[in-house]
Amino acid sequence: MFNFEDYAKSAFTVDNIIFGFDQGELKILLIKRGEPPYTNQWALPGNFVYPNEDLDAAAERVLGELTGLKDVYLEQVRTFGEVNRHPLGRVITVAYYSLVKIKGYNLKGTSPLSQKAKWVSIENATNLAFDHDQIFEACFRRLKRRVRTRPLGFELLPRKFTLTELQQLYEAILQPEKKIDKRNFRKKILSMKILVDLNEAQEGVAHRPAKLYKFDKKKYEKFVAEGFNFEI
Amino acid sequence: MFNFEDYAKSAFTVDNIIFGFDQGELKILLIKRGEPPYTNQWALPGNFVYPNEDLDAAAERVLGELTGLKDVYLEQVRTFGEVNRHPLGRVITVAYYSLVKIKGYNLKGTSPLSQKAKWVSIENATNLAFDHDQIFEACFRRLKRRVRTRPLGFELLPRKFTLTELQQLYEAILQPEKKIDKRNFRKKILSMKILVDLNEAQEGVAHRPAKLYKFDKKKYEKFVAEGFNFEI
DNA sequence: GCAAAAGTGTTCTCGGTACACCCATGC
DNA sequence: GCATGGGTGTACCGAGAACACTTTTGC
Repeated sequence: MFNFEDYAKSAFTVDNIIFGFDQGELKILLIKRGEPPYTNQWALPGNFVYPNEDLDAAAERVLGELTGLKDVYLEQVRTFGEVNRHPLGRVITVAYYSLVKIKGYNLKGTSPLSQKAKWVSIENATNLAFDHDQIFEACFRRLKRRVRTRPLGFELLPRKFTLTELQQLYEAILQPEKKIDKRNFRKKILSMKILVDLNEAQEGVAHRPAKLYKFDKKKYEKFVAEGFNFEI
Repeated sequence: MFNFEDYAKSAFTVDNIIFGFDQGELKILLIKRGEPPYTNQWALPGNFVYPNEDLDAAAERVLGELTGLKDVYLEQVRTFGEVNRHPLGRVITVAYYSLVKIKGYNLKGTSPLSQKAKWVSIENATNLAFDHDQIFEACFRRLKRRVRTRPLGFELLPRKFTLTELQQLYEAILQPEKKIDKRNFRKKILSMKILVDLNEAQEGVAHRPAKLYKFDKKKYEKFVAEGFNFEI
């Protein structure tokens, strides 16, 4: 006879890779582990899923406890469940990634973990605890693909941004196909008509100030409904 | 203090959507449930993941028990873990899909479940048990996307096939953008140089017999290594 | 000889890519 | 006035899309 308890011997968790863009670099938020296993190694932020909690909600909670942010872009990527991936027992983890705007927010987490968190540029995000290298790879690959067909880039930029910032963001994500032609990039992105020229300019820069734009989500959604496809 | 057992109260399963192509139609293998909940409703093939079993292995086992097949294309899609998706308790399920060649094989499963399995054309695969409609949707969407950038179609066809069969397969998957131009399709697929003309022809058809081709996987992999991108 | 599907080329359009110089500001 | 990044237009090429008739077989 089938007995539910016989199969309920596994734990499951979510890991949430939190991407941010700062100083022209793509970064993720890592946590320095304070206890075994993998003490003192960097790890992805994650947590167990509570018994009455949906998976997405758990990922949002991890993000919230760490940064104080909510309502950010969140996407499930893939589930990692190799038998021996966790030394303490059978632990299946569902991997997510989030996109947050670093600038203009003081990230403050509520959990003690947030003390041990640090933004690390993606080139340096190696040698992570558990199978987190693999998880990071999978999520970053997904982001690279997704960002070309969905207007996700704006989730990583401040509300007002310049076209050069936007281009640098794409270059940071799509590396090493790093070299995007400035004129072609602008022609393409402006031809989509999903950016609004704010008629404002950068201030305090030692060169010709750039114009500021914002992303017009309403317009984007209207175009999509009409069959438009974002594509970079 | 952290106690592993406190969190190990959930069960997890895999569901595996098995796609096949037959009579010009895309079909999936469904199981008629013989017990509650959802008695007599159609459901996706699935099973609990054994404590010492990797997720992929569990999905392969589900496939094997049902069809006797192994070494087929298998891809993880997404994990469904809503708190109340299963009436018996908290059950998280990892969704997979497989692509199998129906023709030329007598599918014979080892499990008693295989008696209750049936190939159902995807248009009729609705009103499934649990949240399986949703799971099917997600997997079918993934297949639609994937099939345009990876040579997966061949996994669903017999080893030798005609160009018309290949085109019909794409039309079945990519519906409702159903109308593909014959000349353009052939020009494109042949220009990739990944098909081998077998110098054989169909037999016993009441019209001009079509030439038979096979997919050259070696060549495809060589081209990919050189930077080639499959794209339909 | 008729029904049924196989096979085959050309033209047009549009989007992608390559490419170099002047402009506005801070110091 | 000089250093720094901002901003702009054109020409070429190749891929995708549209489109109709002849060929080969079974009956």
